[in-house]
Amino acid sequence: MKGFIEYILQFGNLNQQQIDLISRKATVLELPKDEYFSEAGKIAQRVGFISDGIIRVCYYNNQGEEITKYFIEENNLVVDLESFDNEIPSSAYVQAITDCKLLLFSKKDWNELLDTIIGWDTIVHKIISKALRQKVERRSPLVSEDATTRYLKFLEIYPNVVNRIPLSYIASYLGVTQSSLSRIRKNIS
Amino acid sequence: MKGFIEYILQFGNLNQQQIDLISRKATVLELPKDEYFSEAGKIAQRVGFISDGIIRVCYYNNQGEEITKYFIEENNLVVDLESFDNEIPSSAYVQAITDCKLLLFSKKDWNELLDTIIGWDTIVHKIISKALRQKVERRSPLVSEDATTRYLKFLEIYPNVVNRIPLSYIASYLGVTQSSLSRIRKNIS
DNA sequence: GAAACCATTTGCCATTTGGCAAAAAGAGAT
DNA sequence: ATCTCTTTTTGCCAAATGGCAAATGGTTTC
Repeated sequence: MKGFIEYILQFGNLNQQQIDLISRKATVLELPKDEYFSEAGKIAQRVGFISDGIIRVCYYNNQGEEITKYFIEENNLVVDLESFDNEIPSSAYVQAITDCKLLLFSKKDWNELLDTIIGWDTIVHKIISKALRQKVERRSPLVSEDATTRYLKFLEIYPNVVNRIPLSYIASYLGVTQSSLSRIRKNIS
Repeated sequence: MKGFIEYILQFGNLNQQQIDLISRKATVLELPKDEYFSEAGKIAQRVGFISDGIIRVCYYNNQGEEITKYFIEENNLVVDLESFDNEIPSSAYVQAITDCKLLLFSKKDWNELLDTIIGWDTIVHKIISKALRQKVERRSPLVSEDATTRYLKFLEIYPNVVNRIPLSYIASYLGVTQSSLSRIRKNIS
């Protein structure tokens, strides 16, 4: 909970009463490795804050290949925005790829907080807009680089992820095959 | 101006008085082909709405190659968000790639409207968050596809752009060389 | 129309990456 | 330690893409 409070206070000020109000709505969710936080086809109903573990967002492309769109590390919000906001079925799976500990907010509670706490909506907007910008900034440059450069960029962006998850997830994030990535890794060292 | 009003009313309601207030702050900018709307190294000071023409956002990567990050077509907002919001120098060039007609808002006026018009901030947040989501959704899938598929996706996403701009911009958007793209195009037809 | 200036296509070959299958290396469970 | 299951590395060859330079095609200017 402490990490979450610190996180939100980076984006704006809240008094102790407001913080308590928010805290009281949070529940703890332990999500074991490989389980889903939300699934394609379903309407996202909750917002999470990862206090421990790594989550990925992935989908299946037209060839049936599983593509990892991005990773989300500790101390970040996780929510399938498009689905959550517009109440439409999601097109992606949000999956724990290590054992995870989350703070959880139901959609009802989340909206209640938005209506109740003055300034909370601004904070949420800032958080979400920063997260979206970050996704663009991280994924976009991969398009124009060769596989080795892409892997190096991955290492820069997610320095704490590489040793905790299977190589195949990284390969699908970078758009290379697992064997190519394995060779790339050999060449680098 | 009519297009702009229609555009913003998609995201929320405003009364005539509010619409007038917004309209009065807009000025018209004609941006000839190849000129910049905002530049890398400078702090973005304005928000535009493209009523006619195509703009691209591009930057130079470590190898000095010019990379097109995305295109923005008619009836969309154009603003270098990161720079505009945080008042930091931009890392990208925003360039007209056809002759453009824009509605222009200065930062001062834009902020004044945000403070004055109730509900305008919510509309702006919705617009921006949708635009950011769209950027992620459009660019992200390119990473994991081969060059031909990427070009086909480009055609789907920007059906009205392909014949109005140089091939080299499309190539740099897709992360392929211009000659490869030329060959791909031949193979498709 | 000729000249000059672009953008686009093509040829040739080198390099990168993919596809597939087998081998090797790790990680539990008993 | 052994067996089993999963992940990672390798080998082999085919396919895709890049790099470079020349040729072609299109526009504008005079």
